[in-house]
Amino acid sequence: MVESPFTRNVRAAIRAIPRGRVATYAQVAALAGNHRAVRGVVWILHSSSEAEHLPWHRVINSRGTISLRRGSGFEEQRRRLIAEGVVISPRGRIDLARFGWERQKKKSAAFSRAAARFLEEV
DNA sequence: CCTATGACAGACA
DNA sequence: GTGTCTGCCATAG
Repeated sequence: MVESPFTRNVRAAIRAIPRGRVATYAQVAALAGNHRAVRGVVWILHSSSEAEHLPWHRVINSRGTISLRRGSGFEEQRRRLIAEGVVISPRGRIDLARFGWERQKKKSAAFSRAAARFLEEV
């Protein structure tokens, strides 16, 4: 199968998430060039995170929680994140303000520049 | 072309 | 906080 630019960008974006930080699906989609392709990101993670050796555990949902279900990767993702120093509350929440990649609640000029730079490299 | 799937996001009651 | 609904998209068959 031919890798679409989007797929490549998504994988690159995921690989670019710093250790000890997390990114949301939406954030990855945005970096990949299409902020609305969240479902596409989901599909890619679901289908090839393993084969591509992606740091998939650094991708969580916008609520700051792990989307995987218990028994289906949840434990492993939590374990990996904790191993990287990410703090997860007893209720399973991760403070995006502290561990989110480019911690920001809105768009920042810095983030936009980073995204642009990123897309050029890919 | 059409339908189903998938680890979502955001708005709203 | 919860539950529901809609929007959106890449990919596979």
